[in-house]
Amino acid sequence: MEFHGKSCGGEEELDLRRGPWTVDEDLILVNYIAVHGEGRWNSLARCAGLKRTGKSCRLRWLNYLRPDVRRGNITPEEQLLILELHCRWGNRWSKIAQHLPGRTDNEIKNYWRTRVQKHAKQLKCDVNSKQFKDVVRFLWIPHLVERIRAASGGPLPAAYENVAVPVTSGPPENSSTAGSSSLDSLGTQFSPPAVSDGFASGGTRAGADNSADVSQPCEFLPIPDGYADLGFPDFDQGMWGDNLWTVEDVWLQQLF
DNA sequence: AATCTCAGCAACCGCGTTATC
DNA sequence: TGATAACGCGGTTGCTGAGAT
Repeated sequence: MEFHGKSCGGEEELDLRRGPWTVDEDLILVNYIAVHGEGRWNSLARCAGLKRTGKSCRLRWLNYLRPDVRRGNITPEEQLLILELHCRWGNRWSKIAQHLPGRTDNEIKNYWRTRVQKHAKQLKCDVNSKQFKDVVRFLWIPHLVERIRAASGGPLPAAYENVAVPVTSGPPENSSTAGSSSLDSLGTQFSPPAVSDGFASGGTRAGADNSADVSQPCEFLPIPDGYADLGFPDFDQGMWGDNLWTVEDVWLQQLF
């Protein structure tokens, strides 16, 4: 690729590049930031000789080139946090990402859209529906906690206990408190910084914030009897069989 | 082997907020 | 105090590779 090597502050570059970044561009951006630091992205793009918008440079740096960025392999712990925090805050990806060190809002957003929404689709319910949230809380999250316990090979960390209970026994708590009990303890357990202050601070994007569903704890139904006896779909591998079961099945089983 | 389909992901876009002049 | 540039966020698009047909 060719660069025009314009001096910093020179005339406008009209033929901006778009699309995937090349190795050369990455190197230029990384080297420039190593020397001059980040920020002032528009002038940075010009001064570095990149035929990109400042926006594009910022995005590339934050989502890909930053040295502390982690990509791929969302761990069960991270999945758990994402589920919990999304339950609290909704699509506040940046806020959620703050509690997953090294993860970007873009990656979490992609994870949600590709993995989580896929499960909702397979269950024939909306990802924001109460039904799906119940499935997440009473099946998915306990399942993740069990996986974490199995992987650690030891007893379940105290922070998870309330979450894991529903899998093997009946409802441990009133639904009115269910939404926050495990959340706070989880947040302080493995995710620096702690999320326990999330509600109060509740950063907003004024006007765009659907505060009705992000500023309050989730409300969950009591765990249905017999829920724990249901087989687990494989959330992680996305192998919920097409005919395995549906949310309707869950509630019908509860009724009859 | 060729084609099709779809999941995953990187990047872009629009818009609201914040900072600076 | 208003204008505007810069920043940051969330939604969306489009490319790519893997699996299915």
